[in-house]
Amino acid sequence: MGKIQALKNGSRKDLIVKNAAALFRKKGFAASSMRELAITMGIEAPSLYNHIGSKNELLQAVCFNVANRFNDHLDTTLASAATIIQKLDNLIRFHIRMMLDEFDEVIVANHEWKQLEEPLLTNFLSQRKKYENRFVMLIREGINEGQFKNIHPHVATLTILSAVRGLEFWQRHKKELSIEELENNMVQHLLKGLIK
Amino acid sequence: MGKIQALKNGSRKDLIVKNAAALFRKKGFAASSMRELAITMGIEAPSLYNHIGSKNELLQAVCFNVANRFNDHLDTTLASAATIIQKLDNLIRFHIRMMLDEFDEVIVANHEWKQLEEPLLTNFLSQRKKYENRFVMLIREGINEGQFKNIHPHVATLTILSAVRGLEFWQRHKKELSIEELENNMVQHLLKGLIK
DNA sequence: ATAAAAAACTAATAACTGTTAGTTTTGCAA
DNA sequence: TTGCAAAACTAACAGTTATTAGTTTTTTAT
Repeated sequence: MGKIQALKNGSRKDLIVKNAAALFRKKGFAASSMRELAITMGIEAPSLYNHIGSKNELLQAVCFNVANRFNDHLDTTLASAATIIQKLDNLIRFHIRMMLDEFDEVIVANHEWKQLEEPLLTNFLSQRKKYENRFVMLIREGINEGQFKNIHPHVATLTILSAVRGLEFWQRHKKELSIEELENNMVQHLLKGLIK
Repeated sequence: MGKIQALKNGSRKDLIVKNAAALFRKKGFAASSMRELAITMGIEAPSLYNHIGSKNELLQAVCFNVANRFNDHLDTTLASAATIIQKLDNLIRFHIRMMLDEFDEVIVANHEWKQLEEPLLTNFLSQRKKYENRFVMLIREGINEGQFKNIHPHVATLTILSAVRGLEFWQRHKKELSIEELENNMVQHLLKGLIK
C-alpha cells in the first residue's frame, strides 16, 4: 500500500483529523474505532500512529480548533465599532456559517466534548462558559440601553445559541433556501420574533 | 445480595430504564457499560438480564417513551379549539416542561438515537420527521392567516425546537428563575423577538 | 413450613478495543 | 543509483465489552 495522499495545504495529520471529525459526527466518538478511521484513509489502524498520538488527541484537535475559531471571531466582533444590534446580528450569522461550513467539526465539538479527558475537559468547559458570559453581557448591554426587551439575558443567550446549533438538522432543506436567505430568516426570527 | 427495590409504581425493569437514562445522559450510550449500570442498581451485570433483553433495548425504551409523550401531546393540542397562537404557545411550553421534568430521558432521546438499531432507527427518524412536519404545517397556517411573519416555516420550526432543546444546558441558572418565568421569557423571545 | 418462581450469583466466552514493537516498503534527495 | 527518512505493514497484547450458561439464594404464595 502506497503512502496516503496529503492535502494541498495541510499535513497528513490534518487529513486524519478531518476524516475523524466526519466519522465521529456520523457514529459518535465512543462508537467509532481506530480501525474504521483507518479504512477511510486506506491504511491499517496501527499506521495511524505514525501521525497521531492517540484517539483522544483527535477529539481534542477537533474541539479546540472549533473553540478557537469562535473565540477569535468574538474578540474581533466585540472590539469593532458596530452597534450592539449589529454585533449581535454579526455573531448570529457567523454561528450559522460555521455550522454550515465546518459541519462535522462543529457538531463533534458540540456533542462529543464530554469524552475529553481532564484537564482538557475542564479547560473546554470554562472556555465555553466564558464565551457564553461575554454573549450575555452584550445582550445585557442592549437591555440597559433600551434597545432590547427586558428578557433574562441568560435565557436569550441560550435561546439564540441553541437555535443556531439546531442547524445540524438542516441538511434536508438545503436546496429550498440559499445560505443568505436562511441567515436572514433566522436573524429576523431571533431578533424580531415570529408574530407580526 | 438481596433483590433490588422496585418503585412504588413500576416494575424493576422500569427502574433499570430510569437508571440507564441517567447513565446514558452523563456518559453517552456507547461509553456506558452494563457493569456501570449494574453498580447503580447494586447488583452484578449479568443479573440485569433477568429483567431486560439487551443494552440496546434500554435505549429503545427511553427513545420511544419520549417520542410517544411528544406525539400524544401534539395530537391533543392540534385537535383542541385553541387559536393558532395559543396552540404554538402551548407546544413550546410543553417542550420546556418536558426538558425540565424528564431531563435525562429527553436528552438521551435527542442525543443517542443514532445508536438505535434498524429497523427502529428508521422508525424513530420517520416519527420525528412526521412530528416536525405537523409543526411546520401549524406555522404555515399562521402565516397564511396573516398572524405570523413570512418566515420560512421550516426555519421557524427548527429555530423553536432547537432553542428549547438547548435547555439541557440550563441547570446552572435554575435558582435565578422559576419555571414559569423561564417559560414566559422563552415564549416571548421566540414569538415576539428580542428587539423592542 | 413448603413448593415454586423470581432474581441474584459466579464463571466463562468470543469479539472488539486502543496501542506497541518490530519489520518492510515507499518516495525523495544526493 | 544509493541512502535515508517517512510511512506503511504484520503480529501481538492486555483490557474491556455484552452476553450466556449454570447454580444458588431470596422472596412469594399456598
